[in-house]
Amino acid sequence: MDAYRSSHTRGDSSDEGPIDPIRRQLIAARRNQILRAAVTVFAEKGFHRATTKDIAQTAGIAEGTIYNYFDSKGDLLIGLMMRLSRVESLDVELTDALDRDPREFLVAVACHRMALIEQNHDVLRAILPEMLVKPDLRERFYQQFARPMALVLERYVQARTASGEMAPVDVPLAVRAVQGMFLGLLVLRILGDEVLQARWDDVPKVVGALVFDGLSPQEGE
Amino acid sequence: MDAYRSSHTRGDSSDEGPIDPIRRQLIAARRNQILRAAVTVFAEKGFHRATTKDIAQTAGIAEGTIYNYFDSKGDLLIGLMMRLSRVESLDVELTDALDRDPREFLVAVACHRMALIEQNHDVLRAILPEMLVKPDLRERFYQQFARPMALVLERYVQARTASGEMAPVDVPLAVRAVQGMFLGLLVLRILGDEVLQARWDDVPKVVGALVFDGLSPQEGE
Amino acid sequence: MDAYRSSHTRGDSSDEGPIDPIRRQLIAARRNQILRAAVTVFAEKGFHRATTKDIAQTAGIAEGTIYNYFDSKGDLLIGLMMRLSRVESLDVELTDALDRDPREFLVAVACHRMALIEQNHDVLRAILPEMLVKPDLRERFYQQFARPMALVLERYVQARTASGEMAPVDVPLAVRAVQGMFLGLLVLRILGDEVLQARWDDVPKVVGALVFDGLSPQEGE
Amino acid sequence: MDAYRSSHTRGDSSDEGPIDPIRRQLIAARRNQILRAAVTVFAEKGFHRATTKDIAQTAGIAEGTIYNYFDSKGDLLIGLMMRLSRVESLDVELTDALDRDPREFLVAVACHRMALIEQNHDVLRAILPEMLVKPDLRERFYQQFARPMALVLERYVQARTASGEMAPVDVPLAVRAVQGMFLGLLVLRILGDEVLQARWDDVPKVVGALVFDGLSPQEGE
DNA sequence: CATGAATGAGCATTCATTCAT
DNA sequence: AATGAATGAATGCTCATTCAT
Repeated sequence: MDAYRSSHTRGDSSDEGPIDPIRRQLIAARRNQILRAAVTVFAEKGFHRATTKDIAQTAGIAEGTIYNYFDSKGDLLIGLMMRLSRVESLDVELTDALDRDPREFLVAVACHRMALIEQNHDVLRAILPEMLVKPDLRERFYQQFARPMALVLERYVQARTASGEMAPVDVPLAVRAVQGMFLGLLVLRILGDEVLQARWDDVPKVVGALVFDGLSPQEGE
Repeated sequence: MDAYRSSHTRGDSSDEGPIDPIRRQLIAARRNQILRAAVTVFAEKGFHRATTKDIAQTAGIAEGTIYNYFDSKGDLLIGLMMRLSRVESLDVELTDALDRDPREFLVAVACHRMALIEQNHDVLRAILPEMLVKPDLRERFYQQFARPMALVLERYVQARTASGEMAPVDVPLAVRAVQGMFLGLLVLRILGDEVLQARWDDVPKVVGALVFDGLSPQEGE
Repeated sequence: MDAYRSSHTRGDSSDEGPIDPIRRQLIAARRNQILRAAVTVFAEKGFHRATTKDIAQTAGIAEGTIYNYFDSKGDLLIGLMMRLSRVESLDVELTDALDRDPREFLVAVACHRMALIEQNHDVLRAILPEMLVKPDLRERFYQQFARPMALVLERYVQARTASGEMAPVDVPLAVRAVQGMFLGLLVLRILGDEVLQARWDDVPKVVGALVFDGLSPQEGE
Repeated sequence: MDAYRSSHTRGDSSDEGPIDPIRRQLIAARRNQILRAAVTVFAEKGFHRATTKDIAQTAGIAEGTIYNYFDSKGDLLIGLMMRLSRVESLDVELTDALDRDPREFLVAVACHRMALIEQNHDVLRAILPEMLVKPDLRERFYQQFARPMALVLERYVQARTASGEMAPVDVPLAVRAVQGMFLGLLVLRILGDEVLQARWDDVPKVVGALVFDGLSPQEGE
């Protein structure tokens, strides 16, 4: 049924009260099962070389079942992005960092991003290539991830720049550069950079130092 | 037939001597014609949605002709990467910068990368998504572009760090971060970031400042 | 389970006697509910484009329930034909007309057919296309509708021809022609003829006049 | 290439002069080959149960080749209708009959229709069921066949009615009835009526007599 | 008896590749 | 060396049917 696909709570006439939530759980579970399989297959073969049969087999279900929960193969990508954005809403952690001093803030942000990338590496690896090619995914990603993050950073930097706690830089471009750094590190890692693979956890500290202090020789050091 | 693809001088039955170079030129011209068309179509539709018919039409030739110059559709990507690496060998410009002082060096590098990206935007856009998915392309790209650049940067930073002209950072990771920044800026631009699209030429200066001075408030400023 | 479909009184283990007729009524009601839905959907989308899900939704029941009352989707068509033949048995009205004079008889027959078509337009529209394609349906329809009607007409015309009340025509072919006229008018209407749609009720009179008097100019007129 | 599908004569720059008409012939031949196969398979199994693989095998070509000449399976039906309408344009024969006296005209028309049906029985059998179900085909058929024929008949009857050579009937409905008769006879034949199958050639005479003289007993007879 | 999720055979369509001309 | 028609394997998606609850 199409009921699967919508998450609407039906306020209709039916007398079955507590059944709905259970069903909803089952539906959510199946969707996750399918998405998990999709991530695995996409990450391994890429979106196009992955077949729905692959995904079904990986998920341990029949091919048709996928279409009980998603409208199309492409919708799996969207489903993955939505799951990602749910995780992403942990931005709360970020907001906490807003009060810290700039260097700590940068490290916190870097930590947060690196961890996020680490945890969702396969998903990102599955999504990113298609995103670069499909305008709708691109838009969705940009609105859902890139822009919000950009806004947070811009506001922060703007404020600290004004108060003299940060150097007076071209805020929009500097923010893009920092964002790009995160994105680029992800890409480099996907490309197989062994250093990054081995020392991913050390990245935030280095990035923090680099972005805050720069490469210029410091007086005190 | 397959003689086209190899650049070996054929020592075969034909007695004609000076024809070879001309033929080679013709072959190179056709290959370029095809690759140009491929870039256009790939950039617009992505590798998979692009059909060989699309490419042939764009190139103004017959579909079969493509296969006289390339073994497969996938080989077009490799051809594109090889053309790119020929351009990339302009690294000479980079070597010139090696003697400059760190800040100028960084700006020079950034300028160089940004210009390279700018000029080859369509090619990169065509190649990148597939690279993230196909191990062989990945490897090729990494060996051909990422690693050499990393090495240059590493050597430079290592040297300047030792001489005290640069802060003592974790060289490998810092270099990855900087490289990632370039790569990430490319990706952000592909994703449609309007600020980057509008002000791409301003990027090197900002990146140079950011990477060299950092965001910390400077004394003199 | 399959007991539904047969009307046999089950001599099975249950001891309840008078439940059977009630159950039979319930079964008949459900079957009708389903068939009504089937007519609606078939008429709108045609047999093949109609899905069992469509039918179930229209009937307000679950998809599986259909299969408690019918063996297959195709059986719905047969069910529809059987319901139609029950209606058709109103031929009694026709038999009444047998005594009338030829012209009145023809008008009566035409009225009867037109009314029947009018009432069962959707059903016919649902059945006819499949009938033209499936031999078994074809046979069933022919035996159940076409042939009986042909026989009635043939007998009547034969008799009147013999008694001189009708012109001496090639009875079998003439009867087919008249039958064909009814069938063809139905088809034309299904094809969307607006004149027929608007003036369906006027058809019998015209058909009666046409078939009895022909298009030749009459003396008295 | 899509060039197959359009019949446009290209007035373009290419220097190949006499190649085009040859190619056009080849294309037409292939299209006919495919349509012939389609008729066979559709007539046997009906449109939906017929697979493109069936058609390809019957035509002795590969499945993909069909799609070099037709956009979709459904387009085969349209192709069939267009071929039919080309045959239909033999209406010239009909126009000749316009001058004859009414009875002869009717017989001529009937002859013409019956012959047309006879010759294109399989095609009609293939097309008709789908037509009853698909609005676009319906429309196309109505505009291309039913309406023109209706107009011819209406004009003729109108004129003869006015001049007193025909009885004053309800022209539009009478014409529909006659048209319906032809259509209905086709349907009855498809439904397997043996009398019609055996004596199809006798139909025009009987129809002519029936429609012109009617079933009323004639004076002179 | 009703339900509706799961199933998987079946099919139209695409497209990289080949090869006769 | 170019052509482009033919190919047919490959694949996403549909939907009638089943069956455990």
